[in-house]
Amino acid sequence: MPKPEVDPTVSLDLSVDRSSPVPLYFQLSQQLEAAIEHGALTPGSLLGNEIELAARLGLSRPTVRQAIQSLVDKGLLVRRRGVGTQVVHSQVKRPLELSSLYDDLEAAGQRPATKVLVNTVVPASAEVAAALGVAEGGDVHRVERLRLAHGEPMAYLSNHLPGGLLDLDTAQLEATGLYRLMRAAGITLHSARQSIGARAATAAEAERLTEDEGAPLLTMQRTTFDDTGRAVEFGDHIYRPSRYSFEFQLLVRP
Amino acid sequence: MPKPEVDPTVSLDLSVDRSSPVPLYFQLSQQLEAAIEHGALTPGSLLGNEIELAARLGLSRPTVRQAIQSLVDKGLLVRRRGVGTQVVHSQVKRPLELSSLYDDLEAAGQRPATKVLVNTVVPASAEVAAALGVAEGGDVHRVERLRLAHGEPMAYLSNHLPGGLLDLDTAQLEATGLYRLMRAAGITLHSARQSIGARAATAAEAERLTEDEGAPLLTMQRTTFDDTGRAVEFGDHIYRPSRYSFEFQLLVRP
DNA sequence: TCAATGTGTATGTCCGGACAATCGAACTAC
DNA sequence: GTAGTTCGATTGTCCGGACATACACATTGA
Repeated sequence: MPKPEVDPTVSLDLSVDRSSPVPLYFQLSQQLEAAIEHGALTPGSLLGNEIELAARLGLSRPTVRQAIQSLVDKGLLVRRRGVGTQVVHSQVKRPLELSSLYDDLEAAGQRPATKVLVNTVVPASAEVAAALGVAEGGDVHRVERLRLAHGEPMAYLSNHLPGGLLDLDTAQLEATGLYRLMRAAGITLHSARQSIGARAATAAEAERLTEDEGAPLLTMQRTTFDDTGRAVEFGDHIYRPSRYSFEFQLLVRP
Repeated sequence: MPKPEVDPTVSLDLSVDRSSPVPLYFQLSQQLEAAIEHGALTPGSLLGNEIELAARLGLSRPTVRQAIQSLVDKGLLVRRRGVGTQVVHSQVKRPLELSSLYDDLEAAGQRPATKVLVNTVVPASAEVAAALGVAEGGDVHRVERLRLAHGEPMAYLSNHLPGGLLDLDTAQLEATGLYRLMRAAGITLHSARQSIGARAATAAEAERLTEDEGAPLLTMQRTTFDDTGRAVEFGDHIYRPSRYSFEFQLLVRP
């Protein structure tokens, strides 16, 4: 065994502001996360025991535990009884999130643009009604958009939303993403059920995406739910696989 | 507003066994989850306030909160201040999990089979070394498998594992899935970073999967980490999209 | 009629303490 | 030397309480 596995306990300067409206455990977890991201806490290093940490910060142990637990849930820390809490060895990227294509592209400096092709209200088809949990034939919004990056077509986005949920302005849809509009309308996104597959492009799809007929396409169907569990969006999207792939992280729930 | 939104409070019989080694909060969360799954707690119904629930069970409020919180994390319950805790409206399927193709197929009654094509130890290529966090040129296991369902090829699975982590027996690999073997060896899987894309089949890939050259394929690359954050597996898989698609649920972290 | 205000209720946050379970290492006995 | 034991350290679980905060609803006022 050539590896001694030292993993020394690291001490760093933490502090909380009791006059802030931000919860104490959240302040602490943010500082710890920043320290990990920043490299002050290196992978494998021990965090020091909770009791001493609580005493050093003038906090109670439950508060410190709550902060640590949130980072464990994110996959940044590992706790082991009798050992301590240590930073995971791997360079974890972003944890899984309900990704917004627009925001993803913007964050990557891809200068996204959107061309709204359809923006109307239609009666719900059987498939859409089932996905959204509304009556078949009832009014639903239908939006079809072409998403471009650097002026090149990247994805064709077809979405259906329950009627009366949201005012969908074409100009706004071209200026930002659908999720951002929904959030701005007071809808709290909560979870989504996704299905990702692949198939060959039809002639119509190929033309829209400037691909050849039969070219491989990446497909994604998604139903998004708000915090009350109601379906708020059903999307059927196709992507050019040369321009886009899905990247995400999964956590195991033991 | 035609919807009255009644959502009556539901009361059901819960009980905990204090002599059991199973934690009290876990007993409670399991019973609540079972009640939701079973239909005793219908979507939208209120759970009754925590204080009264704790008193009814002879538990403290923190314990009850811990049980409820775990179900909120799973996306089964929603809490709102001043309102209460209610069951989400949607019919949530399984929450996201580190899916095992073998187990998925078996659960779906697809009678999976595996044909091991390669099972050796090789020096790590640059790509594999980077993904697994080992030295380039160091020993790594290399496994290539063809996964069949109903006798039809479904996926071609190429995996690399750090050397010395596990004994990989070909017979065992053909009898079960890789993840199950790793778990049986005492490895606790924790998280995985995935990338899903699509591309056209090469001639060699097409032959292995009985597809045509140029046919669309679904691709997945995955690095899996154990509970200490060490990479324990790197996979590069291709699937026949007519036979398989990825289904999973994402939760939003606010 | 409609808006502003109050009030009750439920969850959110935080505290201090107690004991149990588990891990690792030092120690002991053979 | 090796196997088993003990022991300290650390997290896991649970308790009872206190105050803060946000939401829904009723009341009040213009």
